[in-house]
Amino acid sequence: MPNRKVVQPITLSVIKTACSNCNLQEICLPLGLTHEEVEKLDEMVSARRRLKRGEHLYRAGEAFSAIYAVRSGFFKTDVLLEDGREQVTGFQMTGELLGLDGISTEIHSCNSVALEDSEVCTIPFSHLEGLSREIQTLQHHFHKVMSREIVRDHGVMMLLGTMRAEERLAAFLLNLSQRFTARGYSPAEFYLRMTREEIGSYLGLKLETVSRAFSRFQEEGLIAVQQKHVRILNTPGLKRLMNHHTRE
Amino acid sequence: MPNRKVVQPITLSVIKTACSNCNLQEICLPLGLTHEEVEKLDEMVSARRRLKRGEHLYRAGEAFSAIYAVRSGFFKTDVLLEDGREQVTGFQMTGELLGLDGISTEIHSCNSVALEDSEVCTIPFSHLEGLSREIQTLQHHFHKVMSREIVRDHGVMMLLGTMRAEERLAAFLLNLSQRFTARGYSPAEFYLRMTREEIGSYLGLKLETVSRAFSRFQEEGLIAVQQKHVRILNTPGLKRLMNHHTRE
DNA sequence: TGCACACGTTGACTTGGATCAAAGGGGCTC
DNA sequence: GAGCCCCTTTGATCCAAGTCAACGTGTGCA
Repeated sequence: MPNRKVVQPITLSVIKTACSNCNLQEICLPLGLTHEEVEKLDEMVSARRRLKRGEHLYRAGEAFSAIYAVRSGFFKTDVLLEDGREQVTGFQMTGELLGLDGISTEIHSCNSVALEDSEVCTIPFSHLEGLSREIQTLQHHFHKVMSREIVRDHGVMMLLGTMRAEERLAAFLLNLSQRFTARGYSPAEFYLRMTREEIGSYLGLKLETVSRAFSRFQEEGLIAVQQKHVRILNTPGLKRLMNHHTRE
Repeated sequence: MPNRKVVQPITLSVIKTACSNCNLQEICLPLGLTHEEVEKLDEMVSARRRLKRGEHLYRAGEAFSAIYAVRSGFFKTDVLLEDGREQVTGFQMTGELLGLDGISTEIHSCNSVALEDSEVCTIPFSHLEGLSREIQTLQHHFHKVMSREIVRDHGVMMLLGTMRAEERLAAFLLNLSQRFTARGYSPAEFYLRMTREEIGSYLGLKLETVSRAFSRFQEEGLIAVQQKHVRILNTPGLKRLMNHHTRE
């Protein structure tokens, strides 16, 4: 599946989104709100937007005005250096928020790209702040989401700063597994939506190194991989690999 | 100066802090607030706390209840892996906030250590959320601060994921310089408050590599270093080193 | 249906930074 | 103000991951 060129202009669906009918309430912004409060959220979440695989949700440098909740699909965010080097800063799945990077300067500081055909809910940020001033639970939950992002980033820094290639990949697979589980999917079997190069960029490795690590895991019976299809065969083994520094 | 053992119990000063008298208003939480609003902040910022060099402000695993603004001094935050590996996740100076990591789970996820004798203002988080619901400017500024932390973390991920040792050190020195400048200090001359090992941990390098990179910069006339004293002699040179990948 | 072409795997070789080791310098502490 | 300990520097060697290259493979479009 090659990256398609954008086939049609960005389609801003006018279909009203309704958090109150959404099956992602338990992992998305409405978490912990009463029924009445969720209905207030409904008014705020202005529209859904569909994106084709390869399409940008936003780009670094664009004005920030809203955050987005992934309704379906899969995204990556990345930052670019002038000389062309790319760092993938995260992969986002259903129920996760995108665009938090734009709040600080009101200009997006990274790119957000759909890795498969996807749909997001647009949440105008000024509305979110307004409603947060009314609904304490929403305010607190939003703060938790931002803080969770900071904690996640620290985890990635730990990974990039101290772990060896195979530890990094093990951590990555376990993290995906755990997030799929939270969404009701199999913890042990899933399709990767990103290329080896994107995984490598996220993990601070070259694609060849990622590929070799996959092969090694397979040889050792930890996983079964075929292209983008991954089956985890030995979760404890992967965990052990992640935490026990072989040297010293 | 060896790390002193804690000589005396934690001293919770009862001296009332007053944002309205503080010369850090322009870079700290009160940014953009009216005089009346800053006085409301005064009531909230409950107390200052003094820390000796080497003392922990909080530790991973402890209950979270407040965030802290650095009033004077210098801090590092770090995360530890079970096997003892450490990653320094940041260095905080005057006017910067500490403790944002604790919001998500209400348990701190990292350690915060004073790298010199320091003083912080304690801001009970529930009070901050309360006042944020009243004062829109404060709410928005707080969101910006959290978002800025996320953007900063992405920058570190880029550094750890794609840069070579000397690029990392150059980026680090330029970042310090810029932050000292924002605080009215010399952009070109400063004392490092952290060891080579701590710099290395932050940059994903070993202390020997950091030391060698310092020596190399000195040979090339980019900086003058003696122990913890650094003078930047050629800022554009450092910037060039940071952005222009030598290979390909 | 078949043919590109992007993606993935594997092998051979190189290299930047880690590791190991040893010696010098500064500033607390006694 | 002497001594010690930690921090830093520098050198020699090693190795994990990067680089370069060539060959499979699957899938989306003509």
